Amino acid sequence: MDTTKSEACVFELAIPTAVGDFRASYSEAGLCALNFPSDKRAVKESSVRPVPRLVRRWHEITSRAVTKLLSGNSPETLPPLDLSAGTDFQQRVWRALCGIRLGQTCSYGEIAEAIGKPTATRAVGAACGANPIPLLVPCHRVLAANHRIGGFSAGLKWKRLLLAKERTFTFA
DNA sequence: CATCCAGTATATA
DNA sequence: TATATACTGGATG
Repeated sequence: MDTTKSEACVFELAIPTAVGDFRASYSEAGLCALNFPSDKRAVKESSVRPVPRLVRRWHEITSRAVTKLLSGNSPETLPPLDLSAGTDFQQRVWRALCGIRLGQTCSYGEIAEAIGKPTATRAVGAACGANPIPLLVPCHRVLAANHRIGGFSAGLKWKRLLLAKERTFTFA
């Protein structure tokens, strides 16, 4: 990737929700990461630096979007997404993911076809796993071809929870 | 159901 | 360059 080690994510802010505090990271280009509550370390507010007004505005939009999604509604607006950390292939996958509307799902194979590489199904799975912004980039709406739930980096419980919220299908 | 293999992108050595 | 891994998918036993 980038050998020069970019200083992408400069601001980290919490998004309090009924299911815990999400952690959003912003670069100067927009939202560059979104983590689930139980994910690793606790939210560390980088309040050492003053948070620019623009970032706070993005955060407000992000918070609203997350809240909406958690209540089963599609957010009208999203903050600018900074996906520059990904490779071309990954960004293509993520962009395809953004096209999945709330309530519908597709398989990894279908995503692979959508980006013109029908046989790269496994690579698509890897790209989904590398998705820095779950929820907003709906990687949880991608199921395995055999109609099973597949996997999820941040924990299958989240995938199930999100799908349940979106009433995609009831999963025992 | 359990394994195995094909095929692709990425990380690490 | 070589090897292991990943949120797969299809075939086989």
